[in-house]
Amino acid sequence: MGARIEDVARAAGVSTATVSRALRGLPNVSETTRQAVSRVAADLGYVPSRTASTLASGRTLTVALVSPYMERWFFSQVIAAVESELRRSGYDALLVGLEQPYDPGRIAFEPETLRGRVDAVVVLTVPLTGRELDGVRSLGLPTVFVGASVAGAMSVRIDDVGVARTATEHLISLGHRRIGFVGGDPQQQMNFLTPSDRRAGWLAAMRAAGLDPDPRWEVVGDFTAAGGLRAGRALLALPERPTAVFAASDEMAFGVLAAARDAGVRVPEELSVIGVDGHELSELVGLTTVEQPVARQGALAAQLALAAIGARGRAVPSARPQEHVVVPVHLTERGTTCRLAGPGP
Amino acid sequence: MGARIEDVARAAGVSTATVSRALRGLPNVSETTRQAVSRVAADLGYVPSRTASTLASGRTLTVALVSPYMERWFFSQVIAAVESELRRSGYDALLVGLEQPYDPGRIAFEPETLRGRVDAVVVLTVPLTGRELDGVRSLGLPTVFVGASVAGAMSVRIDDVGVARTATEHLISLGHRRIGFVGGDPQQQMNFLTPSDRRAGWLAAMRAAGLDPDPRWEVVGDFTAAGGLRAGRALLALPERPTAVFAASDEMAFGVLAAARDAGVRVPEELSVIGVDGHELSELVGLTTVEQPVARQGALAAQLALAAIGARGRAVPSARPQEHVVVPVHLTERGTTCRLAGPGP
DNA sequence: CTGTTAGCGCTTTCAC
DNA sequence: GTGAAAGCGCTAACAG
Repeated sequence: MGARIEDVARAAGVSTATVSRALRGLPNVSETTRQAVSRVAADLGYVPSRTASTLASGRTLTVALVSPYMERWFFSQVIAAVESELRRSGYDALLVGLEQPYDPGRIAFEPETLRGRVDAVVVLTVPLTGRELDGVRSLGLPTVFVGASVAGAMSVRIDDVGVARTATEHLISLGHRRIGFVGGDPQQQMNFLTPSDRRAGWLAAMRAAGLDPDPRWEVVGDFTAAGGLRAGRALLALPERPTAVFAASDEMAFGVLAAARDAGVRVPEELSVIGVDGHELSELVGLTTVEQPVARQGALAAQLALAAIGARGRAVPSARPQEHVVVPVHLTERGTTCRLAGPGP
Repeated sequence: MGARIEDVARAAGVSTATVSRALRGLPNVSETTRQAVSRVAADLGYVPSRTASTLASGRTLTVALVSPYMERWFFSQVIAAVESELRRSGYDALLVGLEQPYDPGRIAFEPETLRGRVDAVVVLTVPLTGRELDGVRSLGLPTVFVGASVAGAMSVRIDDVGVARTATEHLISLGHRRIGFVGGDPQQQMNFLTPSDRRAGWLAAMRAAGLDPDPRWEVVGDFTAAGGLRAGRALLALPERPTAVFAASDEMAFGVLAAARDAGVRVPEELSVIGVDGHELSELVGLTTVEQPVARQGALAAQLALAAIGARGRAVPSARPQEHVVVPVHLTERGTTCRLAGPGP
């Protein structure tokens, strides 16, 4: 340990340049030399200094992973998948959280600090200000967004409007007319379109079915279970309450289910509930949900980032691949939705 | 953007050395000079290259965050807390996952690759082999374990034996005698003592109450909800089934609850269930549990790491602080446990 | 195929 | 208080 490239060179009787080439598997090194060098390096326990290598080559073998939350289900799943995929290729993940609690007025993220430290950036659905987005762009690094698509960068996501429409149409097809919506806070959106897209899908499906939702059927759930609980209570307290609820995330749906249980409202007989995500616990709870391939989105994002790095090496920020991948979702019917009981035969 | 220290020096009419000192707030710089340099640097949008700075100084302003899982509740919570605390101090988190799927026979983690890249290491309860542990130690960096205590390093954790005893004693105090245990896989433990400690606590409490648990009351739940479901089914299928279950994590407890629901066994009337963690959804589900301060453990770990870095600067690996913090837990009674119905008055 | 020579951008003695 | 110069450990032309 602590051996430097020069020690290896000396011990192997070659120059440091040759050691460098041999160890990195570059061409123009005789097989004999390569083996000799490898042996010596192993004996000495030589591990190249990534810092020095980065400084000299401009390559960092590191990808920034920017996430507004890491303790929420969706984000933790994606982070795990991205990290794992990066590691398989010898890349590291530099975890960058946003200043919390989130305050739209403040700068939560300084893209400049990433310059020279990473080869690419993966951004998880995050409410960045325009200024922050510009900052990311100005780094000139391959950038891939997960859960949102942004001009000038790659992206991996689901069709949020479609997801919401699918969920809502499912409820409509079961005969429901009064369908509540539990979503995010419209105030806090910025470039984070998921909440508004899912709301739009709900509204579109309702309108397409000739239904005009009562404004009171729309409640903020904050994308947390606790928020879903509050939202569910509000919905159930309505004079003429909805017979079904579309929650824009499974975690919020859990909250709605809890609210129903607390209020003595039977699910699905008196209230159908559908979520979005495919949360690990959905199956346990028997929640009907529109599942999205979360881990796969993370892996894809990492692959896009790596491909873009590979394609440009240290090259100038120029024509970068701008793929926009939309992965398919899947409606999984379970026990929390059922046909609306008619007024009796 | 892209400005280098030399550009700043030239524009400010001073040497690069002075710029370096001024910007880092070192002494021996006149206030006038400092302000002038700061202004010029700001104008030029100068951001020091952390890579170059690291190479020259040996300081990385980065802490490795090693975690076997990141998609599981406990781990994601701790990761979020550690990252947040590090960021507050201007440090970054380098996320290091273990090779998955975990295979005790293989090397899942190469500590050597961290050398020179981080100033400290935070390791989340992870089943490292002795070889890997030695590797971490040989880095000579401040190291803090979360969820386990290891000789020669700092640690933050709860008293796992005590937690299990508390949970089990609660059930015993409610009159239960046949108390099942859902825990981890004894095969896969290595240095990951949490599972065996919790088992030990259960056993100790049982024995202390003069109870001798049937071996069949002990089932592997793998620390996942799905595993808990399987375990719950196994327990409920027993000819003379337990009247209560202690699950070594809330996620496993959720699985047990699902198994009970599926089997038509009423909770808590026919089966009491208690977990460990204080999972976000526990409250929703009404799960009785022994809560641990997860985020606080992460924050503490980060603080210990930062303190150790500050105390040594670039110094030699020598007498490092070796604090071992054990944080308190709290039994929260909710709806899944109740007094064992007597044989009738 | 291999060695030589410059740096990468900063920090840090050591003089002044 | 400030500057000059010597690296940190490696990679990348460019010669041979």
